[in-house]
Amino acid sequence: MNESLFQDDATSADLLDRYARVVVERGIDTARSEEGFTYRLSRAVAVVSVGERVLVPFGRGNKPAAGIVVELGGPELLGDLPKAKAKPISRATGVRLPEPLIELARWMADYYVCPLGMVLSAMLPAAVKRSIGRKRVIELDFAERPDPTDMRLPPATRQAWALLQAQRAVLPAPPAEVARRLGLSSAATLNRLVRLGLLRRVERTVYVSPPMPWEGLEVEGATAGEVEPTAAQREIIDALADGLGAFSTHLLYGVTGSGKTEVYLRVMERVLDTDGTALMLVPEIALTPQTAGRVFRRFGEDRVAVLHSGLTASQRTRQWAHAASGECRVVVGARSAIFAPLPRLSLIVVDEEHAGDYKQDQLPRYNARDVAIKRAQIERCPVLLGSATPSLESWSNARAGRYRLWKLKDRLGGGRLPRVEIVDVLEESRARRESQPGSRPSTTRIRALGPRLERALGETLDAGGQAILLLNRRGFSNILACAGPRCDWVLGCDDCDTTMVLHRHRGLPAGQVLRCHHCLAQRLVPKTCPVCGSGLAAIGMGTQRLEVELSRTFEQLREKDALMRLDSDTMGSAKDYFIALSRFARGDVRVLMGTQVVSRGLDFPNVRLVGVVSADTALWMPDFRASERTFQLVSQVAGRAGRGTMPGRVIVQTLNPGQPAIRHAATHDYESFADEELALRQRAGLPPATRMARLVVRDRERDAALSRAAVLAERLRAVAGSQVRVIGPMPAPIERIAGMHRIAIEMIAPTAADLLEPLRALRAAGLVKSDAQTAVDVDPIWLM
DNA sequence: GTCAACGCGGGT
DNA sequence: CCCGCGTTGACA
Repeated sequence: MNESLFQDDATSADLLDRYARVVVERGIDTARSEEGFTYRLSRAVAVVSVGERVLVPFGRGNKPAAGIVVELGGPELLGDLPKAKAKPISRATGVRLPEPLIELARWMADYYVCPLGMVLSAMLPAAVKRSIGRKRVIELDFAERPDPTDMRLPPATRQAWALLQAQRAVLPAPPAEVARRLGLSSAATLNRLVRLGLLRRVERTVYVSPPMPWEGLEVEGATAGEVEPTAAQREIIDALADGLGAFSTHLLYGVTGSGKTEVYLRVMERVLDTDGTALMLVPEIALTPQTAGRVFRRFGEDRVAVLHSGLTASQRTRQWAHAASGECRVVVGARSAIFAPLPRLSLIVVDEEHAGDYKQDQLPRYNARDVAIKRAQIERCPVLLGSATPSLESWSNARAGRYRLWKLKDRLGGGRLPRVEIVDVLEESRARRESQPGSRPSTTRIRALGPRLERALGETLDAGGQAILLLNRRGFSNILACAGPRCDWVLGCDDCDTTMVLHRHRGLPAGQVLRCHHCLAQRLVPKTCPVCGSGLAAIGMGTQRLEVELSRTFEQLREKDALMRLDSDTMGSAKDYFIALSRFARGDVRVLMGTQVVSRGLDFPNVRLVGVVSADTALWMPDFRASERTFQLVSQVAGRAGRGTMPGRVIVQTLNPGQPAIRHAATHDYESFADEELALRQRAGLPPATRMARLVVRDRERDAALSRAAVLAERLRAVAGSQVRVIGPMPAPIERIAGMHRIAIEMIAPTAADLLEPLRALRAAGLVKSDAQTAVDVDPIWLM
């Protein structure tokens, strides 16, 4: 084929008179650019479909920019643009988003007040965009109509041809490999066969990537084997299966260990009996080898793709391509897997639907759980949300009849939910002081474990059991303060309105360092107070300090690996996490301690004790969801105990034993908690009784941020109806992060439509834009 | 997002 | 009168 014949030029391009609307992957958000720009197709780039990722000349200098084709058509796409001004598409990239995702992107751009180009860009993994791990290879195959009869072949070529006829399965393959497998010294004779028209060269895309992170790790849990569903499970499975082919939303509220995953897998099996595909979302950290392994065993590795942050770029490209291929029937993945390019999507499962991980905290600020519901609506399929502690949003939707509610109230196999003991930390220390009148409080070292938890841990270890300890605070100590008698100096971050956290680090030189958890700044630890010169005291208990205390207190834990700390400081990669879990599963690790990650979906039968070192860490937060988060955290971690045949014990240390969140979590009474909390939100006019959007104006200068926020709030009030409350501007709870002042405006309205209307109006007028200076967060989950 | 054109203030 | 820099708006 002579390429120059098909080079793009004005005449050949005009012949086509076909055009494409292309949305470039940029933060362009003006009224005119909303639906992209019109480019013309040329003979060189004639076969494009909607969803295709293309390169187009863009801006001054016609620099190549990537974009997605969102519409195809004739000259009507030009609008009032003269034909000559429509530039040609440079080339297709070979990556395509399925059409339903284009519709989804349009909805997201509108709902989350975000440029369409940004949404489309977020739908494609960076690795896919950069084609990492994707290779084009030339292979040999039999020609369409090989006809050797009237040809006189040289003896060597004839022999090669005969060998190929005898081993037809060798093709298609790269020339060098064919030569090797036929025992030929070189590919020269094969090339001759190509020239004679007996073989042809075909180009194929292949994906090369290293082994997946869980390969070679054996992790078996209590529910690894295949089991017959119970009657309760069966009812849900059948109802979901009957509803395939139409949109519906289901909430599965099932206590920890009640067999929610088995329900998901069974419904997915039913999907695979049709020719459909299924998507299962799990929070990032819950995507363990256990979870993945269970899906692989059920459906076979060839039919499953896994997408999460622990993959290398090339693995991700490969998994994404597999998802798009049609061979793959099931995708399991974290938040962004909601954009998996599965064809014929027939079911979406969102496990642990309450998890905050589903909310993206960068543009576009979407919640994958809510996007899942929208995608299901577009794809006309059921969506199943599951949790032992549903978000109040989903619970109230189910209560109102908008979702179908299913309950699994019992643990599988007659297992009992563990007994939860609440320990009042103040009461306990008072009692101890009274029993030891000689000890002075000032010399008492800060202790993480009270007598009851410490004794229980000792007993568990002596009895050969395993334990999980939760402390939701990283580092050694979160406050470094002056120990002087009349000084209240506390070490804060220079660029943020927070304290810096003391960390111990190994490596060289080993020692301590201060870190800001918001801007990631680091600094050396001062020896004395810069104000009064007194010594300094580390106040507060973090996971590192707990680790030290545990190995001091328990001799058994001083053995290598007996104590494992799991938090984002010890988990460099997904593989580290998987290794940690597999050691815990094998029993080498006796005590697993750490932050939230230890509360998630872990299923190990020998865990007989769960300890919550402090249930109060989330309660202090200036956030109306503080109570809900506390309930979820305590319930979820409590659910890790007693999953085998041995009964489990849970000890929760708290300063607020009367808190409803803690009380109800201790009695495993989600429904009472949810209904009480819902009533409170109703009275306060807070979500989910209402809907919220939050705008945060950022600027290096405090005054600039304040005045821009004031203007924005005023404009919002001017266009918003009376049913919309506009609150603020007010400084964000952490006003300064990384040197940027942050001024917030909150909007509260009865419905999402009420909320979006004023935002749409200002956006169309170019007065609101979600960018680096202003964050628009619809349905925020964090108010920091 | 990126780039160039534009407009303004201060220096030449 | 020119230069530099911050602002503005187009981008097919």
